[in-house]
Amino acid sequence: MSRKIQIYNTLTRKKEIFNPILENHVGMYVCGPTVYGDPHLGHARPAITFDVVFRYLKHSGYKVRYVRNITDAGHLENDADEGEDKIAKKARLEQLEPMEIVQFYTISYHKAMDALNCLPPSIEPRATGHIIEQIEMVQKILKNGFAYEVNSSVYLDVKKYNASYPYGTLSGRNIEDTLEGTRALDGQSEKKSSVDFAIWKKANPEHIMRWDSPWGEGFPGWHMECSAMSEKYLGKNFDIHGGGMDLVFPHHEAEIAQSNACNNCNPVNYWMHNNMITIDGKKMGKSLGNFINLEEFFIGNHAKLDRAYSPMTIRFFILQAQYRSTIDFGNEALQAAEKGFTKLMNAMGTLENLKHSDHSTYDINELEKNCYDAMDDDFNTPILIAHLFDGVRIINSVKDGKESLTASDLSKMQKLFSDFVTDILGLISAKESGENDLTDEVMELVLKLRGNAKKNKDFSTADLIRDELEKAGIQIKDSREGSSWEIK
RNA sequence: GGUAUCGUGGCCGAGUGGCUAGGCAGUGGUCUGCAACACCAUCUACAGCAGUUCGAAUCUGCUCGAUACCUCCA
Repeated sequence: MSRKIQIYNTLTRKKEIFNPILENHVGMYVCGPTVYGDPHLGHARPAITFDVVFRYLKHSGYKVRYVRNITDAGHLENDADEGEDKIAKKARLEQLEPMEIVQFYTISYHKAMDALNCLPPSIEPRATGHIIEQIEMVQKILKNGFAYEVNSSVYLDVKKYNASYPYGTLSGRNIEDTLEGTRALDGQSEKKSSVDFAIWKKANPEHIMRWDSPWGEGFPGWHMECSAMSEKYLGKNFDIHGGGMDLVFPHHEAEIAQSNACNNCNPVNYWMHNNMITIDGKKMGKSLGNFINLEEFFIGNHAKLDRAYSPMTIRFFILQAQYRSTIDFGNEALQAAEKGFTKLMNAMGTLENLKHSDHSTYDINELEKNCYDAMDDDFNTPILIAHLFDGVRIINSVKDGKESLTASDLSKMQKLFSDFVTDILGLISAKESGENDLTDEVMELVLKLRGNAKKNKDFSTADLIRDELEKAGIQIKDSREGSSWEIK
């Protein structure tokens, strides 16, 4: 491969040239959703971010195994005072089986990801399907002397671990600071130190989800699943681990510790973290009351939303920001994104029927280089999109006869847009998904009738047709060559 | 309090030590039966203060502000 992809590595806090462990192959693990609630905007960002990474690596010729887990064993609830397993709590609330909840929300997650045109990962393992692997890992860590059992729970001994491996390198902390930052706590804890974390937890009687283990009935600690499943499918040391920035500490830090403690091997070469989505400048969260789920976006049913926004508008909006920046959602910004997206998609359509000429007034190779450079620079999609809009201007100008492209340049341009817009950014027009032959035929007839009316200077009929179609969500566009239509 | 990230024009968002990113909105044109689309031109900018430099929005320091995480509670 002649091109070099640079990835910002959270571990080193700088951009590094990406070199896979195995030539032409990439192993990538991304933290997936906890399926205990509706898929929301917070799920969309990492899914889209790493979907584009997945697509671009594949486009660049790598064979990629993309693993994204489904957390169905349940993590702790942040704001829980009861200390119940997230999933068990929801189950009790709704009088359902835990796995019924999990099934329901897994399906709705998949539907939302599909709507956002995120490719399914290569493997989508579930935590509950890998209890044995997690128990085995806990046993190895115990055997290696980096954990201890207390009262049927097992904790990772972070101080002991830190003597052999540096703890806190990913999040830029050290144990002393962490201990300092922990305010005077009880002393009642069964843990040796407040920095220790559970890798296996005893289940209290009210716990519905529980498994037998060498330490009694319980469930895996909340960081175990990712360590166990990433090792199982990608190996002890793999290329890329992704997730939201909020997971850097403690989740990913714990994963590193667990893997080292178990395998004496640093698990991940490149750590990638997408930034948060904010609403009115604040992180979106249930407790803040600014929580918008994806369904509400698609339908427009939320107090914060002026109207509905299509999945592709959301996708485009997210891609207009670099993945390491926060994105603030607002109606004005969303509507701007929607317009920009429509402009891009219209140009895609125009490009299909463009006429070539005997010389070019524009350098396609330069544009292509700019596009690759943008993506190679830590997947800089906003820069890529800016360059694509350069192409859009050219496409429209060629149509107007103000610029020209040779046949070979034109087909290059078509390939460029197909590669970058459709395959890499994963943007598809609403028309593509909602169109059928019958609609085409009917619209052809309608446009013919309107054309006749215009010829007869019957503009009131022509305008009536246009206005009514507009109400139905179809935009008529007149040009010298005739009229065309598109679904808005 | 600790750690990290960040503060760019009406809105959203890139970016580099010197050469107007881009999208949306605004303004003026061209096109058009009118409109939409499109094209051309154009107006708003780099939180504040000090320093380094021939030159800084880009480097350094300080100030102010914003956001995230700080782990055991099951």
